[in-house]
Amino acid sequence: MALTHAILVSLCEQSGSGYELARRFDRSIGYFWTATHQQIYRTLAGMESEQLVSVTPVAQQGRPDKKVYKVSPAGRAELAHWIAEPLDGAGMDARLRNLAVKIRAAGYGDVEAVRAQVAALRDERAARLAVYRGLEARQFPDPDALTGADLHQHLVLLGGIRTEQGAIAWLDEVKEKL
Amino acid sequence: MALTHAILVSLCEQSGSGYELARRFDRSIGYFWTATHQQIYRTLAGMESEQLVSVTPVAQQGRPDKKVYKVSPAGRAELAHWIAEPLDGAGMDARLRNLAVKIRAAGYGDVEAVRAQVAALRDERAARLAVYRGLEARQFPDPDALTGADLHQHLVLLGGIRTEQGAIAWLDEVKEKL
DNA sequence: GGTTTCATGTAACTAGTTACATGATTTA
DNA sequence: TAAATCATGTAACTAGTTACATGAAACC
Repeated sequence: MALTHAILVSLCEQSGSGYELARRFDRSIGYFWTATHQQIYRTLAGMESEQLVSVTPVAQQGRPDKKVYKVSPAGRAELAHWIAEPLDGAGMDARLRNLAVKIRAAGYGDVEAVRAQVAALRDERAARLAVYRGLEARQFPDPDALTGADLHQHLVLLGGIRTEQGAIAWLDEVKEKL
Repeated sequence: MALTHAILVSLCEQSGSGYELARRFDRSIGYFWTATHQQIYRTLAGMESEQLVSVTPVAQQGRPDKKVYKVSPAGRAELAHWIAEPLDGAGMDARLRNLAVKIRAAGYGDVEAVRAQVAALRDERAARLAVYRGLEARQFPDPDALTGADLHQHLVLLGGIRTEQGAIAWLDEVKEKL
């Protein structure tokens, strides 16, 4: 699960409580992700039992106690290992979002492996775009003359095309700069 | 759940079996979605018990029997009702994908209501893009001079920006043509 | 003789959402 | 005085994934 790894990256940069992590998510990986605090608490509990993180309870004045999580050596090793592995995730967005986490985490693992995964996903997306382009040419040879259900279907296909174009443009940028 | 409604649209256009639906998904809503056959079978079973669809077993020569599903009047009513409702879905992609289903389904409900939802989501995405642009300006005033963790963070933010730009471009196109 | 296609399903699991609960403090 | 912020959690649910099972036919 990439949520585990997203949390690991965030905690590598700065140890913190589940609550803080939830807030940080809104302004970093949150561009691709949203995790509710329940999901984060649950995942943290699992990570603790797998000893990827260690916990220190911190008492506060006038505030509830907080549990500050810190990445363990095993957690760092797990992160580095995951970064080098081929991209996981079933759906298209799952893979893109996992890659985003890996890019964010690149400093904690093998950057070259991340670059390879960027290139691979770029090609996957390009292949998909080619398929969509082919479908468009065959099914909608005159896109400006469409009405009714054909128009609606074409608009959805266009959305697929735009999505692929966007993903490819970004992945090309990453390839160049990473 | 929008899978129910995606299935309703598909069955409105053409009655068919769960297997056929799974294949059709790969080449229509599939630009935004992937549903495994198990998910489809399970959802169909639920829809049958809610009487949104009716089933006719069809014997075949040399092939296993199939169950052909057909949308009931209640199913059509449910679809029309859902189309007019405000967009549901927690995450950003959930809402975009649900809107794609509604665009595809526009002919079975209130097109004007869909247009309004397109405009609303467009504005939501534009607002998000503005936030990202703001973050970029504040945190990365000189994007070409970045290295290490800053570079990685910026690349992820760029991905968020590209995603929003893509979504906005598509929604503008839909606004214009729908 | 092995893979793909057609067709449905059970079972077990992981991921993600929604609702509810607690309780003090700060801000409007 | 009502809402928001800080901080954690239980419980129940919905959505989505992965693995396994069956069995005939068509294709290579």
